[in-house]
Amino acid sequence: MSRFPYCLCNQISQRLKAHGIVEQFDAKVNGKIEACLRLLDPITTESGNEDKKLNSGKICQVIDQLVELPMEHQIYDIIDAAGSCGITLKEICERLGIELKKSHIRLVNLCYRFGMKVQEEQCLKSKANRVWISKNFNPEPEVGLICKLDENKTLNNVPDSSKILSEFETSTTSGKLDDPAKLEDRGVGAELSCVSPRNTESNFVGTSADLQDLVLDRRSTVSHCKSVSSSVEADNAPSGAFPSDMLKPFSTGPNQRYASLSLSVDNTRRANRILERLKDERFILKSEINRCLICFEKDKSTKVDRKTIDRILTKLQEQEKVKCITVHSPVISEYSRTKDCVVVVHPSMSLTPELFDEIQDRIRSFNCYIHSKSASHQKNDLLLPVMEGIQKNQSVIVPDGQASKAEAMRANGFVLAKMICAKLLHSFIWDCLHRSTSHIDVLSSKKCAFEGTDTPHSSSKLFFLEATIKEMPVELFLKVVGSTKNYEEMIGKCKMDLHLSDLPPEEYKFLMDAQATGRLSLVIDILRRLKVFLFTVELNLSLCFKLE
DNA sequence: ACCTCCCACCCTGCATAGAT
DNA sequence: ATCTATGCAGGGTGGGAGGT
Repeated sequence: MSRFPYCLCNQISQRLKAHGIVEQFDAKVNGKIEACLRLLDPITTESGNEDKKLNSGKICQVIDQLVELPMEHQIYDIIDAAGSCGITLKEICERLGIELKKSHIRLVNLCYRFGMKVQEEQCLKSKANRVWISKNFNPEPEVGLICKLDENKTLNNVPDSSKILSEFETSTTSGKLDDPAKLEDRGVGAELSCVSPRNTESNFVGTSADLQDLVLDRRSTVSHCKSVSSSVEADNAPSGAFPSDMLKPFSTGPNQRYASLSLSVDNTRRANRILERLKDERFILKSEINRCLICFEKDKSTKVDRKTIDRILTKLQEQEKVKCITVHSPVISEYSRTKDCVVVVHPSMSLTPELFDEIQDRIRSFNCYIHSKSASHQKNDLLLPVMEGIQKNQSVIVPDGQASKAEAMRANGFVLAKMICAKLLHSFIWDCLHRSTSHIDVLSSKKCAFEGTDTPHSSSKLFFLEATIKEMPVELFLKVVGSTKNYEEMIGKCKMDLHLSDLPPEEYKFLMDAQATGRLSLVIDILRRLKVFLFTVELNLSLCFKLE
């Protein structure tokens, strides 16, 4: 038998005292002073003028007070008193002084026997089940939208309490709520046996078709996982020409029991926002999602974590509502390196080179926006005019304190005009790939995947950028990238018709320092934006470009 | 009681832009 | 060249909840 809760005992005694049925007094019990209760005679406390009827009513009232209300009635009263706000199971347990863990089965059984509405909600770091009695329930529209379940599993529409119980039978695992045999007799046990316990959060009827089955049952989750991974390989995997990898679906790990867990209400709402945005835009950067959700939830005391977003995206991928791809982007300051960016696209979106180009432009402008924004915070400048569509380019030559260096570079032949540099570099690479010398064949490693097809890229050639740059003549390097090294020495190398690959490693490192790498990256980025290059990753994920 | 998972928070390292 | 501010990503941590 369970321990009678002290809190509940206190409540009852207070009630009895308030009604003048008992009084509290101190008595010596086993040598210790203890608070005791003394029963007052209800009849003798009343005036002798009262008629029998009144006395009879009072007696009934007293009996009502003396007879302890069933716990379930008290719970019902508490939920009823909570009105339209509802109350969490945790709060109920706190009020009654009972343990949530031990009473959970009893509570959920009760809620569904009385046809109450239960909704899971995120409370700080933990989840909580909030309950309403049906007449007080007024669902939040958005939540209603995103939590629709199969009609057959929608508790609101199922007056048959046996069915309701049968759903909870699965959630409580112990099967103590009702006789399982009865469920089998009614033929609902098999149907509902696959219902995830977390499905109980979603007993609302909504209208959104998009997220109808966001909450999955165990079987469907597993099957979706399989189908996602296979479709990724077969249908959605980008051809070698695309610089992307599909994000692998979330691994459920060794413990499958959590595989079926659905998203919480908060996360479902976040998923809804992502899907809404994806409707309007062809793709979204993961970083954008992060900022967007934080912006939406700025009223909340907590900020959505990136890993939470990862989980949401994984879930959406499992349900084939989105497709996550990793796009490798050239690092603006270092042409031979890439930075990965996860991009969310609609599953129906075909991954064309144009789309990747668009994504890379977005990544670039997003990074520009982020950093210019952070930089603007440092400045105290207030209202500056905004030039829409105009982006400030990196300055290659720092005028202050480096005039002499800039002069040295110009003396070595450095061309200030970026477009001229871009044209020079493009011409060089074009010549490289179309010459038939043996060392060039190594650069033009193989014909690109599009060759021979009827796509507009049929003349594309794949090449290793870093290797191609190393074949650059020193003279061209001095024009396009520039160097502050001694003019006479550089002229000597030019006259010898040396290439960068001919230089000793130390000298190459000196020429291709951080600044030079940045300047070269800038020129390469211009060519990429002009669609002259198509950035790609191929051949053991080496950094490659396609020359159009 | 223990384990696992979810979640938010924190720390660290890196990249970038602007100021000095 | 160095410093500062900002943002992002990866990894670690601890609290809470649910399952065994």
